[in-house]
Amino acid sequence: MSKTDHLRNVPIFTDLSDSDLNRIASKMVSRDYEKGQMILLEESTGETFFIITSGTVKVTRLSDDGREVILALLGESDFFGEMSLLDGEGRSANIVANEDAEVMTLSRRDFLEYLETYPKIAIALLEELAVRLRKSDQQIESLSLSDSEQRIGITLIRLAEERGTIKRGDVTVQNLPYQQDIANMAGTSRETVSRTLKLLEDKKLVKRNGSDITIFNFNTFRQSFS
Amino acid sequence: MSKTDHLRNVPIFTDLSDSDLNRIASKMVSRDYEKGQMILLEESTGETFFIITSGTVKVTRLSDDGREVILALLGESDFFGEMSLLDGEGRSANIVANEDAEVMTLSRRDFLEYLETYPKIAIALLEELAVRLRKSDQQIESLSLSDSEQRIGITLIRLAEERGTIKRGDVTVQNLPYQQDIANMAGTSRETVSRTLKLLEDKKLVKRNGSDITIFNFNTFRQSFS
DNA sequence: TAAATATTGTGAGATTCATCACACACATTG
DNA sequence: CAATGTGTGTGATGAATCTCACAATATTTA
Repeated sequence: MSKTDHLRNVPIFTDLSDSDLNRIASKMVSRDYEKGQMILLEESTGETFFIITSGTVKVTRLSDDGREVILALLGESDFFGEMSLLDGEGRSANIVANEDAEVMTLSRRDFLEYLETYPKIAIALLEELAVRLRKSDQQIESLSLSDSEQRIGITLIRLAEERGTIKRGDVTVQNLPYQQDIANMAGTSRETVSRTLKLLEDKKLVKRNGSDITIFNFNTFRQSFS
Repeated sequence: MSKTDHLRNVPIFTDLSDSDLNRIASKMVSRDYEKGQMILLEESTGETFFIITSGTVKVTRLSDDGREVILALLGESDFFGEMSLLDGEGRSANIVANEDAEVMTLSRRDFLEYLETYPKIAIALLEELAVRLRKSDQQIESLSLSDSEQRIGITLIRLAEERGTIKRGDVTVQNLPYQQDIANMAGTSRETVSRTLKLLEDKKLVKRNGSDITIFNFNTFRQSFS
């Protein structure tokens, strides 16, 4: 797949013509990261915009004592790094390759130039940030009001919506993240995730199969957890 | 203060010329709300962009059993309503007048038109959303990792940064919100807020005076809570 | 000013969940 | 295959904090 083809799949670039996409693609540089490798470190100043072309990355914040919060898991055609380009603040999160990943990068200068040149990019980016803000607000609500079972259920829903496959109302997520990562997404402990997954299985709401999980009656499931 | 003067203070309009501001101001309509009145209801579709010209409003999400999460307190020159205009989703939060408030409104059509016409508005709005997203991420972290004392401390810091007055390193916030509201901002219970404020006072970190609170040595305080 | 209402303070018990400590399962490697 | 590593399951315990109940202030209203 060419650089241009990758760009076409990125929501903020979809409205552009092929020649515009080509021009932008020519400015982008590819980089590879191995699983576990740090892509962006908290506190460094952001000078680069990234688009994922393959693999997945996780966006995290770390406490001084090493505990981790996972803010998002990003995959192909997702992008990151725009925040500190926009508001000039230092980075507020770490980005780590969750599995081997390939990205395309754009420099701060080029990114900001395109924003000014193509209002459509700016508007599409606004939409994307609005969506993310909405998700953040939901997460704040669930962290504030829900117990651990609810929060884990909601985390499963997020995962299912992002990478699940539907089959007759049931949704299967293959390759569920490790329980520790689910815990860091749900704001709870690894042990509680273990116990809760078992509980959900006992209630016949989900079925596990190795590292896959099937959520039965996804719509009902979603309703009962939000 | 004229409509145009109000607009000048709004971050996303600051780069515009007086004549542009006047043009926009002419399209805006004023509305008044009494304390406690609902301005926007969750689930309704957003058709309006709002700028606060006086008073304060709170942005909340409610659970079915009536518990409330306060996502933000907004005051003069802050704006809201842009989210559902941007991504077309229904509203995800309620907005209530926290005290008598006056706002200026802009229709969806005009708002989107200005976004396209003035790229500077779009870019300034991007900056603002980036700042909000950053705050949300911080709050997710603190809800996930911190105990109630920390979260309440962080909530005081947010309040101090938004409406405090500095005096020799100490910051005073007048008219602290009710403990119930602080609890809803910090994701804890009203009783815990009561006990924790007393604790912070015992530790000589803050001093309360009626509904005012002074945080001693604000920079130190901030560091020890984040 | 008294009464009514709203907000805050505080003790005690109930509850959720994090933590610790291991056992178990499974895969990988020498 | 033994041995080691990595992820998961599970009981026991304790700490944090929610909840309930009511007392004590503060503020508003009649």
